[in-house]
Amino acid sequence: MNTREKILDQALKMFNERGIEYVGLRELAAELGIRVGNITYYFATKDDLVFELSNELSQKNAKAMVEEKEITLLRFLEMMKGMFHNQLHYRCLLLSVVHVMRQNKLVAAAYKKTYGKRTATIQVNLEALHLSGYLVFENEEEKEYLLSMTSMIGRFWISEAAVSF
Amino acid sequence: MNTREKILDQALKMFNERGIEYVGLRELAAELGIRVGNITYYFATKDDLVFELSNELSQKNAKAMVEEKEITLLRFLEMMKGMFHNQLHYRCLLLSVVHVMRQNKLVAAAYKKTYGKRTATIQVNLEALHLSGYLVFENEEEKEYLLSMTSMIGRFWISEAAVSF
DNA sequence: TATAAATTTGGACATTGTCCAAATACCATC
DNA sequence: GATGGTATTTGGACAATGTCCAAATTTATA
Repeated sequence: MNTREKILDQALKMFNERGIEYVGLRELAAELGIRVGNITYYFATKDDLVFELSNELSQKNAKAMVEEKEITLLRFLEMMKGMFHNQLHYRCLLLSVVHVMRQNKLVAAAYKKTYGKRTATIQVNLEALHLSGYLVFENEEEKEYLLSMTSMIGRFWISEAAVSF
Repeated sequence: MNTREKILDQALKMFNERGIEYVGLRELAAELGIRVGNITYYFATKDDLVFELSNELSQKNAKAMVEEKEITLLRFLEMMKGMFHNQLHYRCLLLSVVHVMRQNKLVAAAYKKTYGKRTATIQVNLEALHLSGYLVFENEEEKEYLLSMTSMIGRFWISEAAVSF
């Protein structure tokens, strides 16, 4: 594992434990036994470091959630489970969604794009589930509702847990 | 309006616009035409300032949401609307719920207490609505579900909007 | 081995929240 | 109106933060 990977690894670990905003670069460097300037050699700014982590999450989620024409409810739930697992692994990002997206323009732009794609994928799968009889909707509204609920819960279940427990 | 009130007023305004973490005390002081030390005279730490704002929100919410034995659906929704209105007015707090609660032990403790009371109040009102026939539940689970959904949406609807739009 | 490139260091910089002694403003009492 | 005590405000110091860069060191290449 090279220095760059070591930094990403340790950063994720510490960010998850104590929150992105509360982990200083000097602390991170100290934990790695290197100097601060060495981190900025690989990541010019802290935002760039966070951006890279958010990219990792996006990639993993893209792998977890794919469009399938012939899908079962079990398969769909397994996909969702895969995404939840990824989110837990990168929970520092989701615990500060709003904060990160307000500060980090890079992440905000990428998130918007990725999120649109992800929602579309979920929608396709929900429709497939509908067609194959796994899901029964009374009307179009109910489908819309399920979709928006799914994405809201998908985004904030970790925050809800962090605040509640 | 005395200095203390002026500080709270301007702080809320700037926090709402740009986020609690991104408004510096020097900036806030400059906007008010006073020095930083003057702010720390009234609020020893920035956390204390945020804590005071969170208290204001709690108080207003307590006024908005009260227990009523004979309640109509309209009245219940008006209460919820009142709470949503307050949350919008103090949106800086809700946009950083997790962040604030992790950093600010005072707010975290107060929130836990207030939140428990609020949930209980909503529960009582939901039960009253149930008894008077306004709400029909198939079983106890459905009621639990409505309650937890209500509180999750109540907490994160602003964040969801901020991230989505 | 000599040279170029990649990596790492150590320290400077402006900015942040916090803190405090001194200066000023305010107000009741004589 | 003058005096003394309290409340408020100032101005500057402090440590910690993210960012930046020239110089030193290591690594790879010819």
